Amino acid sequence: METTTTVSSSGINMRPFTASLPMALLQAREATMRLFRPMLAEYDLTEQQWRVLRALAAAKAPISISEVAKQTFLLAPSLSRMVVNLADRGLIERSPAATDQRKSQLALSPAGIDLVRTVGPSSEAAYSRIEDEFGAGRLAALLVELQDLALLDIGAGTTPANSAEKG
Amino acid sequence: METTTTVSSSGINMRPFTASLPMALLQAREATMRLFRPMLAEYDLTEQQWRVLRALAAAKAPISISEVAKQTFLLAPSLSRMVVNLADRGLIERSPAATDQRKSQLALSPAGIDLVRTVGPSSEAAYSRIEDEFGAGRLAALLVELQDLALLDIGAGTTPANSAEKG
DNA sequence: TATTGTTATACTCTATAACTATA
DNA sequence: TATAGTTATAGAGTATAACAATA
Repeated sequence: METTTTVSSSGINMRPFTASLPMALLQAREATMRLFRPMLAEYDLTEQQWRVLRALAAAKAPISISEVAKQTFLLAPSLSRMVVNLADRGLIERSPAATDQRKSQLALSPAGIDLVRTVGPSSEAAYSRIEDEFGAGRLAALLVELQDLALLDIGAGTTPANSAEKG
Repeated sequence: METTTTVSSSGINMRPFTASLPMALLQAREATMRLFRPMLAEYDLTEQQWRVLRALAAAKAPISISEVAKQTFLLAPSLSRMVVNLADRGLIERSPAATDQRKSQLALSPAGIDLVRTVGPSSEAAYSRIEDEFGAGRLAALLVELQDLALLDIGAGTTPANSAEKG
């Protein structure tokens, strides 16, 4: 298959900017986050904090900080401070792990569960809108493709492992 | 079509964390950026700076700062400082717009063109790896779906318009 | 010695508002 | 009055290293 490229005024022969995969992923994420952001702002949650709450809500049992870091793509130092913040706000609870004194186990507090339950319906409503406009089948298929792409995990030597959204 | 949900230990009935569209987009972006990041680090470029250079490389003529902001999903204050930085490094050039004294026109400098030309092949090599592993046809189809999703642009009332990647 | 998590530090980017200068 | 861009300011997150406690 031939790769489409364009030649700009600078004479650079390269994949068009808009056809760049990272750019397309960014744009798509931007478009969808526009629907979710007002909801999070209403509850004074950053996207990152929401990811932590979501990970805990999905967990079948309390999970360690490092496990949350892996699932949410957050670095340990960032997460460490978020955990303090969320615990201070009474949204999560931490307890020492029985088996390993170094580990903390994290779980949603009752207030955290309430919050996720409150935000949940708005989140699902946003999904419904996307499904209506984009097509539920297409959306489901897209999710499969995205998950497959993420699974490629083509080792890239140097792996900062993070920074999906710094700026 | 029925929506799959899971009930976690907290009893919250919600779309599984991994099946969340923003999360899937983030994971996919993370996976692909792992391939590109070492390349950018080598030239002391942040992802945002690279987006600016790419936008300028793709432009057929010098474009205004606000146009770059729109294309790169960067806010004016962030971009304003980046422009100073990139100009100081001699990678871009700014000139007053002939028609409107308020506007600056941005373009790659010869050094900037060189840089993009140098990085370009590594970038294309990364693409080739993705195409090989994921399938060129699948990748092309995925790009179309992502672009369509981004175009939905379902108005969401409050629109901070940005922050796709703060943290 | 290795691992879990915290603290320290520097930096980048987001986000809002206030400001300058053009239009 | 509105627009283009800058500056000011506050705050969140990234990233690396150094550290403490535990394994």
